[in-house]
Amino acid sequence: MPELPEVETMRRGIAAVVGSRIVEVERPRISRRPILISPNGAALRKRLVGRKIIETDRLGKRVVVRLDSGDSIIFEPRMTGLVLITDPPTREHLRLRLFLENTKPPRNLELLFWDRRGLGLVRVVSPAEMIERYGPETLGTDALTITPDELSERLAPSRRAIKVALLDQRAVAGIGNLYASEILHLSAIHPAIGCNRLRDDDWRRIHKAMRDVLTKAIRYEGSTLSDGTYRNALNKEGGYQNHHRVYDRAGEPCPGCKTEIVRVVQAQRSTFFCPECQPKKRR
DNA sequence: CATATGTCCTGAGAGC
DNA sequence: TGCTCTCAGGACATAT
Repeated sequence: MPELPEVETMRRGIAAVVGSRIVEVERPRISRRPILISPNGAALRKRLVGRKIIETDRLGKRVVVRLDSGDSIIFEPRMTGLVLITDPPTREHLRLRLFLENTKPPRNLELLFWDRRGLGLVRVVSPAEMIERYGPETLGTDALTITPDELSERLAPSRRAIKVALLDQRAVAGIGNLYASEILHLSAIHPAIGCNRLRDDDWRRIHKAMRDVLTKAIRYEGSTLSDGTYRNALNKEGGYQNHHRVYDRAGEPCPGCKTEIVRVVQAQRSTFFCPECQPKKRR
C-alpha cells in the first residue's frame, strides 16, 4: 500500500541516518521465501560496508539512500514493506539490517527493511543503473512536481479510464490505488471517464486535487489501513486514514452530499466514488 | 504501438 | 472451534 505520502514519510523519518557510515550488513534468517536483495551475500557487503550515507531521496514510491561511492540503495516497499530506524513491528519479517556508526549522536543506528508479505525488494544501483531503471525514460514525473500542462500532455491522449491511468507510474509517479480514488473525488471526476474525453478544466482540477490530497496526506504521515501494516520510520501509525473521503467507505455517506459511496472494480482494483458528486455525464 | 490480464505473497475475515 | 476460501494491490511479465 505505501504510496507517495507513506514513502515520503519514511524518507523524512530516516533523516538521522544521513552522515553515518555503514559498518555491517545482516540478512536475518527467515522461515519463508526470501525477498529479492540485489546484489546479495558478499557482493552486497562489499558495496555497502564502509560507505557513508550522504543523502536520502524518494523516487515515486521508492526510498533512495545515496552513498559516497556514487551508489544508491533503493528500498521498494510495494505492498507491506517498511523502512525503519527503530524496532520493527515483528522480528519475523525483518528482511535486512544495516548497522550504522556516526561521529555525532546518535552514534549507533540501524536502518531496517521489514516486509510481511515479501513482495518488496532492495537494490543497490550504480549511477548508470539508476538512470536505466528509474530515469525519466522509465519512471514518470513525480506527482508533487509535475505541472498541470505536463500531466494533461502525458495522460490526455490515452483512452484508458482516468483512475487506471493515474496508477501508471511511467506517466506520473507516486499515485497508488488509495490516493487515485481520493484525488478523483476531490476533483469531482468520475473514475471511469476516458482520459481523452477530459477537458482542460478537468485536468486543472485533477492536478490541484492531486497536490492537495498528497500534501495533506504527507502532513498526516500517510494512511494506516485496518490491517495496521503501514508504519512510519519509528513504527508509529499514520493519521490520514481518518481523513479519507471515499476510500474503503462503500455504503457510507459522501462527505459532500451524503449520497452512498459506491465501490466498483477497475483493472482488478477497487475504486470508490460518489455517483452524485462525480457524475459520468456532464452538462 | 497501446492496453489488458496474470502473477507473486501473507494474514485477516467470511462462511460453513 | 477449526477448517477452507477470498481478498487486499505494489510492479512487472506476458498476452491481446
